[in-house]
Amino acid sequence: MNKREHRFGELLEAHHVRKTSHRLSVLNALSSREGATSQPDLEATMSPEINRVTLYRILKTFEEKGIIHKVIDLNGTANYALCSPDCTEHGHHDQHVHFSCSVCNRLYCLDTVRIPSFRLPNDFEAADTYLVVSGTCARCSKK
Amino acid sequence: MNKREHRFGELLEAHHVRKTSHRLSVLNALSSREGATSQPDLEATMSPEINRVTLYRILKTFEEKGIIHKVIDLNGTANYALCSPDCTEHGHHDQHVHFSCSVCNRLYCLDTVRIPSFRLPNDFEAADTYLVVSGTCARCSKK
DNA sequence: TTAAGTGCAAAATCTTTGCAAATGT
DNA sequence: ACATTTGCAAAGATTTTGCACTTAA
Repeated sequence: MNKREHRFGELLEAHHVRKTSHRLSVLNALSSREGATSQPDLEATMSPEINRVTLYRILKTFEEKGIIHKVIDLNGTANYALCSPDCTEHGHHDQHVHFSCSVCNRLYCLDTVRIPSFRLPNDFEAADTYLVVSGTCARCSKK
Repeated sequence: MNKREHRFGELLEAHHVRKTSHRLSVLNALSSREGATSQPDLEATMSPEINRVTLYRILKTFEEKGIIHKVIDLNGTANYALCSPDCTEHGHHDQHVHFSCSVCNRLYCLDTVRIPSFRLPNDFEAADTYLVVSGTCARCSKK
């Protein structure tokens, strides 16, 4: 077991989730991508080793336990990314800008770009803010 | 034909879309709601007068012609709202904040709240920005 | 008259559920 | 040993497609 796998093993233990080979594969796949990975993408990558239904369940469990978070992109497709260490099962901290490239379809988590603050009308109480920018990413704009 | 219907008739003509009674009903339904209306909501409202499939097609046409715009909420559900006059088939101008109430599920278009500007990393080119705030809306926070 | 819109049936997807077998602790 | 996880089949839900009939212009 290499270092990365070991790290993921500990991650699962820390969240009280059983350490199975499928779950480790999913964590590996997610961590090897830049930004978030779409459900269809992930499905294609893991297939046929991991059953489609099992993947749904793994992602659901991970999300509930605060191991990954889900970002819905502008097409309504679910994308997943590993959480930062301060996510818990009680709440995700995902207050950064997402960038959805319309050329390559990558979804980036721009951790360095914070969502600027703004005022809501009276009596509107914000719990979470999601900001998605669509356009052309650095990789694609250089081609 | 009352004033509102007349207005919608002209709206359809202006976008080179045929004026049918179903299309007028959909426009009426959309305009009678505050903010955007979800596809399932709309389906329930129009049923059984308008067939489910027809509704899909009407919404698709309206979106393509720049009559309505689609906002995907945090659950990945499509919501629709009438466009402001400066939307065309070449691009929607929807640069305001959306608010998704987790209590009543209403999706508000907060036209008065502009999306603040922020800088993207080098070589990322923004085309559109979508900002959705979830939380409790004014109506629900007062109860 | 004729091109576009509509309803119905059916296909194609996407997501969830039930249950028996396999696996982790 | 025992609770959890997994695969498979099947149910549900959502969205798209094909085709005959109807309607707007």
